[in-house]
Amino acid sequence: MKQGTRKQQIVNVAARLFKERGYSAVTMRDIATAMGIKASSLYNHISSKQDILTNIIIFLAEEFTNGMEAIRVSNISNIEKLNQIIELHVNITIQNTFEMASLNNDWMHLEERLEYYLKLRDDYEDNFREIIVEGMSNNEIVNGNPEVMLFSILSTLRSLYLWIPKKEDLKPEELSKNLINVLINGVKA
Amino acid sequence: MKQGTRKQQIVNVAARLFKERGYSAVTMRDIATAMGIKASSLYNHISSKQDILTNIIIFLAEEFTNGMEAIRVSNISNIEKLNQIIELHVNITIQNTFEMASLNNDWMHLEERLEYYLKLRDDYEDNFREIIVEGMSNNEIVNGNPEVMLFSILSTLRSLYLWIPKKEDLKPEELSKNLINVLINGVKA
DNA sequence: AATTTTAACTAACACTTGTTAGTTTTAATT
DNA sequence: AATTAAAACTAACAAGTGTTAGTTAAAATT
Repeated sequence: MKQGTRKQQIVNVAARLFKERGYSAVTMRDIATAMGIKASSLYNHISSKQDILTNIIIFLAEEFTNGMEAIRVSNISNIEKLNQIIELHVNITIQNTFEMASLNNDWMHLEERLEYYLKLRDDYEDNFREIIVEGMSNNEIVNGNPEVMLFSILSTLRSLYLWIPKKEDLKPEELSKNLINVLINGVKA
Repeated sequence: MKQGTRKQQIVNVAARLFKERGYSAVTMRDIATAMGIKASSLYNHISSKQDILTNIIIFLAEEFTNGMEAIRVSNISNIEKLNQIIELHVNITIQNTFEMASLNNDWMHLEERLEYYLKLRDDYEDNFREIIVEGMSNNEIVNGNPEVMLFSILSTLRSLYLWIPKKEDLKPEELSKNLINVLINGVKA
C-alpha cells in the first residue's frame, strides 16, 4: 500500500480526477480505472460517490475552520493575523492541491452535509471580515470598503490551488512572503 | 420574445444553470424545462450541448482578448493599464455574471475549440505579465515576484462573478475604484 | 388565402450512470 | 492448516443521458 487506508487512496485518486474534470463529469468507473479495479469494488471501501466528495470537502473545510480559530484567539495584531491567514491557505493548499478544487467548485453537489459546509464557510468569512474591520478601526488597515478587501484577498487565496502546481520552484515560505507583500502592500511603487 | 434570438435565449438560460450546477451536472432536459419546452425542441436552435458551452466561453474569451488588445496598444502608463484591466473585468463580469462561471470552471469541457480557448487565455496572461514586468523596470511597480502579482490580481478579477451578484448595491464605478485601491495599493495603512 | 418558415411536439435510440447482489480470490490471523 | 477478514470479481438493474427522426402547430410572408 502506497499510503493510508484503501478508502483514503480512493479519495485521493478521486480528488485528482475531480480537479481535472469536476465532480459531475467523473464517473465511478473513471475512479475505478484509475485505481486499477472495477467500479463495484469501490463499494467495499466507500458507501457512495457522494461519500467521497463529502470526505474531501468536509475535511478541508474543518481544516480551515480550525486554523482560523487558532488565529482568531491569538494575541497578535490584525495585520499579523492577516499574515497568518495567508500562511494558513498556502500550507493547506500545498498539501491538498487536488482537494482544494472540489472545495471551490463542487461544494454545491454536497447533499446531506451542504448546510453544514455553508455554515463553516460563512463563519470563516465572518471571522475574516472581523479582523479587517478591527484592523481598520485600529488604523492598522487603510480606510476603504472591507467587503472588497475581504473578497479580494480571499479570492486570491482560494485560487492558489490553480497555480501552485505550475510554480513548483516556489518554496512555501517564499510564496507566503511574496503573497503577503502583494496582498498587504499592493503592487504600486 | 424577451431578448435576442431564440438561440441566444437558450444560451442565456443554460449559462444560468451552468453557473448554479456546472456544465456536466446540467442536462438538456434541465435547460428545456427552464425554457418551458421539451429537450428535443432545443435542437431546432442549437446543434448540441457542446455548442451551447462553446458559444458562452468563446464569446467571453474573445471579449477579453479584444479589451486587452485595446489596452496594450494605448499610450498610457503601466499602472494606468492595470487600472483599465480591472475596469475591463468589472464591466464584462457585470454584464455576463452567469457566463463567467463557465469561463472559469467549465472550459475543460470544450472539445473542438479547447485549443483555441487555451491560446487566447495564454496570450491574455502574457500581455498582462508584460505590463507588470514593464511597470517594474519603470519603477511604476514595486520590485517583487511578477508571477505572484499577476496571479494574485488575476485571481481576484476572475472571481468577481462570485460576489458581484451578492453586492448589488455596489455600483460598477464604485466597485472598480475600490478594487483598484485594494489591488494596486494593498490594505495596509 | 395559400404557402413557407419557425418552433414546438411525441417517440424512441443507443449508451452511460450509480449502485446492488452474490461470488471468488487474496491476505491476515488463529 | 484452517479460518476469518479484506478486497477483488461478474452480472445486472433501473434510471437518466444526449440526440435523432418524423410530425404537428403556430407565425410570418407571399
